[in-house]
Amino acid sequence: MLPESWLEPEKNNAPLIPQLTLDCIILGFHNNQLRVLLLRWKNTQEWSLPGGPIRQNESVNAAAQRILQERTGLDDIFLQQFHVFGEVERYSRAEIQEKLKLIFDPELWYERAVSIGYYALVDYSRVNPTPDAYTDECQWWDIREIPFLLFDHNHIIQVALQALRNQLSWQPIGYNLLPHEFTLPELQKLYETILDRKLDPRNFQRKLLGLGILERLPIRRKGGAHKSPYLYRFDKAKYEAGLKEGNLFFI
Amino acid sequence: MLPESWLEPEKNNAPLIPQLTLDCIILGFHNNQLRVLLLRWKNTQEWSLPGGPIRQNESVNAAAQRILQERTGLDDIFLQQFHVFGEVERYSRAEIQEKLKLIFDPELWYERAVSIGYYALVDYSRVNPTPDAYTDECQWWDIREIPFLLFDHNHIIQVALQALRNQLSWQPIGYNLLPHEFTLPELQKLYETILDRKLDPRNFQRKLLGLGILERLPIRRKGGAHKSPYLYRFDKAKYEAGLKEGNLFFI
DNA sequence: CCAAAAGTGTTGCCTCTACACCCATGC
DNA sequence: GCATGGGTGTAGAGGCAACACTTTTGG
Repeated sequence: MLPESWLEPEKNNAPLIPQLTLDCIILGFHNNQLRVLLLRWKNTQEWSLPGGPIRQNESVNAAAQRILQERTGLDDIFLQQFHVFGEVERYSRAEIQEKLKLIFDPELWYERAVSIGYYALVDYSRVNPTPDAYTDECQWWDIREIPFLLFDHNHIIQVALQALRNQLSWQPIGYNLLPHEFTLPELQKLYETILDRKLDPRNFQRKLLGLGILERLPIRRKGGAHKSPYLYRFDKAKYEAGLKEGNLFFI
Repeated sequence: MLPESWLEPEKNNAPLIPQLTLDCIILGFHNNQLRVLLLRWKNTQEWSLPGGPIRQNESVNAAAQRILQERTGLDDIFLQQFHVFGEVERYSRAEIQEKLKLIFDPELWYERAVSIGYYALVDYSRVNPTPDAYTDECQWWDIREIPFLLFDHNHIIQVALQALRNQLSWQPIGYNLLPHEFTLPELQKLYETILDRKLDPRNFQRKLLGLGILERLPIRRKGGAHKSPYLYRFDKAKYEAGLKEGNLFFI
């Protein structure tokens, strides 16, 4: 039975804040799919989000960065607090209780916890998915094919996606989800996936280029069996300046 | 020295979640001023936001409603989670430490806490400001004249106001901040105060009435020394339908 | 009668959307 | 050479901001 060791995690004796955890929705984009990183608990077929408790000597944001670093190998990731899940009985549905009993010792664990939800946007190609001490497997799942998860994690993912769609109006999130160099059709497909609707390519290009934060590179991407698209990258300085002034609307 | 009693609040023995608190920015609108409710600690001149710990048997949202009810006498208030303040050293600035030493016994209290920030929008005229067991006074302050507060509460207020301005684009917040019946000039002044800029009265009326959620009453407000304005009220059904469909933009 | 606030329409600009054809590439 | 996806311009509609005068009221 696992979570007792959360009380003293290996390799770090810093005590933990009790009854407070965080959950991370780590999102990547690959093959025109929005994907989320999930963990499979040891010796079970049960999946859940990465997450865990917060140490007394780290900020909540730092705890989220740490969990992300441990599961993906990446530092300095885009992270966004989006909601606090503070219901008293977050996992009281009978079918969840059944599953939890198989994994956890209720004595040790059935204490209420408040969880802070973060979503992270990462470059899929740079992630090295790594399970933790309690899980056998760490894997990407297409956001449309997520299985029934432990705890209230299916709900948490839905709330995160809604927050992400909202954020898309204020901030070009492709910056975080795509590799440094990408094509406009790739960026458009990312937007279409998140918003779950088709966009007109002419209008899309006009709008995105109009933000003035993309730089067209003097090369094209070869290798597709078709006309080769231009490569672009974000102009970091202009992107950040635009963010500060709140000029990067989309809708 | 006070906060030891937070460990067992009077009139309720439900145990508390340790190291987790919430802070409420309670906002009202009066005399063309946006005002926030602050508390003055017993036998001091030090002010802070209402807030406190969460009980084991209540949800975080319910705790916020409870705190609000206790300070204002109002039930069923518009409340919005807006940020989690999770730094390790939230009150480490020297000038704050000095003040805190005068009020609290450091032995009992200098434990780290994570705080969940809520803002509440209330009808000023219905509020009955009530101090709690640790404070002498509960009073409205003009948002532009807030004194130096305990803890990191000045910072929390700034973050709340920014979140409120964002929310204004998506949701007509006058619904919560004004009495049931109000005039369009009053509503406009509320918007001008929150956004901190002048708006054109013709454009403002067109836009707000265009949302289709206001109902003009067959009476005017008498008593001003000038032309009497029409009274309006929100059409609750249309307001809520519009919210669901996300049609109530402002910007 | 005067001062102060409330109420109201129009115009130009700019932004958004809708829409279709040619081009480049690898096979 | 052909199938596939990439790249591009224009026209119409709708929304937004700028703008000033008349009406009402109490004093």
